[in-house]
Amino acid sequence: MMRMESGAAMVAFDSSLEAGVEAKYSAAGMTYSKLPSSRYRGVVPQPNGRWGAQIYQRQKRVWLGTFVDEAEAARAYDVAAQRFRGPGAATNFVPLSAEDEEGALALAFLAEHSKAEIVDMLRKHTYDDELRQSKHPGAGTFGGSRRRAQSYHETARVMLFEKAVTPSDVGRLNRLVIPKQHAEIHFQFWSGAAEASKGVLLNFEDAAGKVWRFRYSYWNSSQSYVLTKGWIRFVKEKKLKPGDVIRFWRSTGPEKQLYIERRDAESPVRLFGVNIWDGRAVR
DNA sequence: GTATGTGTTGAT
DNA sequence: TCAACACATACG
Repeated sequence: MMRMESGAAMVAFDSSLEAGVEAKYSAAGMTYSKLPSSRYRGVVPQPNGRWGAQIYQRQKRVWLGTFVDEAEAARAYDVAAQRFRGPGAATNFVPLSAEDEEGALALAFLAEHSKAEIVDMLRKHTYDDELRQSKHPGAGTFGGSRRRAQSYHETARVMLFEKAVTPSDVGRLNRLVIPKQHAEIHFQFWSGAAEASKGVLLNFEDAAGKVWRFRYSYWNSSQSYVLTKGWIRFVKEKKLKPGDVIRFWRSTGPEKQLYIERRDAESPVRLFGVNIWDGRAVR
């Protein structure tokens, strides 16, 4: 009795037995009604009719995001379960198998990413995209499949460029404009993909070693290269404000790992209450 | 306002 | 570990 019956049996429920699930539930004000419980492991109902996915790790809940489809939330749980607890973890649907090509690829993908990365992908609903993208050599990481190991501090890096963010970069547009000349020179490798399809997902590591993933794409409407999807989170966590300077780096090795950081607000040097140095880089 | 995700608790 | 429930607050 290790894992739930998965696959066909569960999928069969999808469109049937869904009659009175629409229990109304006026949120904050009150007027609570009973929420429909999910038949999937790790899936919880949300007041608005959506579904949340969560998994527990070390007596703590790890939120995996909210989803419109109950089954989608269940799949998110499955992904997390297999990353957190390994293949063989109890899942809602057919678990990944190293036997078939797809399963092996997915398992490898999971192994190559940290739990935090996987959770972030699930919450941003980019997991499928990134898994698919990982199958195309030359996508997110320059040097190829294997990376890992070397962190921010142990790797030789070169600064690519920096930019003082504009109000719109840190507003609610969820996008950072990459100055064209910098994009075409430093992100040249990915610019093609950025222009062609809907862009590529790039990984950046910050000074703390935290990995950030943004979509790098080209907007024809404004003829601009931009970082979207996930950018707003960076803005919030780093508390970026207009005028702050962010720097982009790249490892010098064959792997071309990318880095992003806010230039240390080398606090203005003040003397008797007067700024005599605003912290801007010399040269 | 609405959507998201946390605090908390009782049940497995 | 897990989900139910209530609700704070993040978000658009």
